[in-house]
Amino acid sequence: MDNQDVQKIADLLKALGEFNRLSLVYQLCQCQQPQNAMCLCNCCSVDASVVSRHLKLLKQEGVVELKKSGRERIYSLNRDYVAQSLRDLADKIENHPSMEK
Amino acid sequence: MDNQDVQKIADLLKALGEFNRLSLVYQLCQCQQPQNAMCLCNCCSVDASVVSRHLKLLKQEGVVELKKSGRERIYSLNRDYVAQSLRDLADKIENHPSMEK
DNA sequence: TTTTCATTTGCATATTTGTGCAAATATGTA
DNA sequence: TACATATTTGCACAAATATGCAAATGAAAA
Repeated sequence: MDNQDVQKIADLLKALGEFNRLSLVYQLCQCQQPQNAMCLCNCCSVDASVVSRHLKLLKQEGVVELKKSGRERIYSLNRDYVAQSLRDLADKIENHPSMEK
Repeated sequence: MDNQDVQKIADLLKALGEFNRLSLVYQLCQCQQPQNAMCLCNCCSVDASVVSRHLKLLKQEGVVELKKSGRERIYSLNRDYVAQSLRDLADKIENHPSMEK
């Protein structure tokens, strides 16, 4: 476990660890269909430019993916990646060192 | 899922989402015995006062617990709480809404 | 009591971060 | 082409954050 690994997980957690960004994630979570950015705006009461920036950061961290469609950006949640990352961390934290191989 | 719940999880993730704090958590993670703050200082190259503040925040968020022993503070990781919180979030993110009851 | 060790707190500071607004860009529609 | 819609970017700014140092606190040891 070197520093870069720690930094990567810290960055992911930081991306998720802000109220409006986490709200966006939950919003996407509840949608069966990917959503465009304007639709996502509804879940947090901030300017569209702010939503745009939050989504950009979430994309950088691999939390969401986007597909361009006309003038819209359609976002979807990388469910597997995020869930797996969180579970890996949970495993690491829960497992007592004496239990490791 | 109301705003307070979202905020609470965001706060936990934010507490974990900083390099030095996450390093402290990993350090505690590897220890079979609870550790005092000075010992934890070794894992990140910052002033003891900085470690003290990080540990205070981690305690506020329920990540660690402390026991006073003489002039030392002995910290231990709340493994179950943190792991469970992360898994709950992972479940929420992974489960597609159509799969919910 | 005086000294030593572990930890916290006050202060100053540099950096990062979240935000809104207005302008720019990109693309679709009339 | 002219206009409308969706999104991003530049700029400014306030608030939050991480940090180090020095002083304060608390408690054991000499």
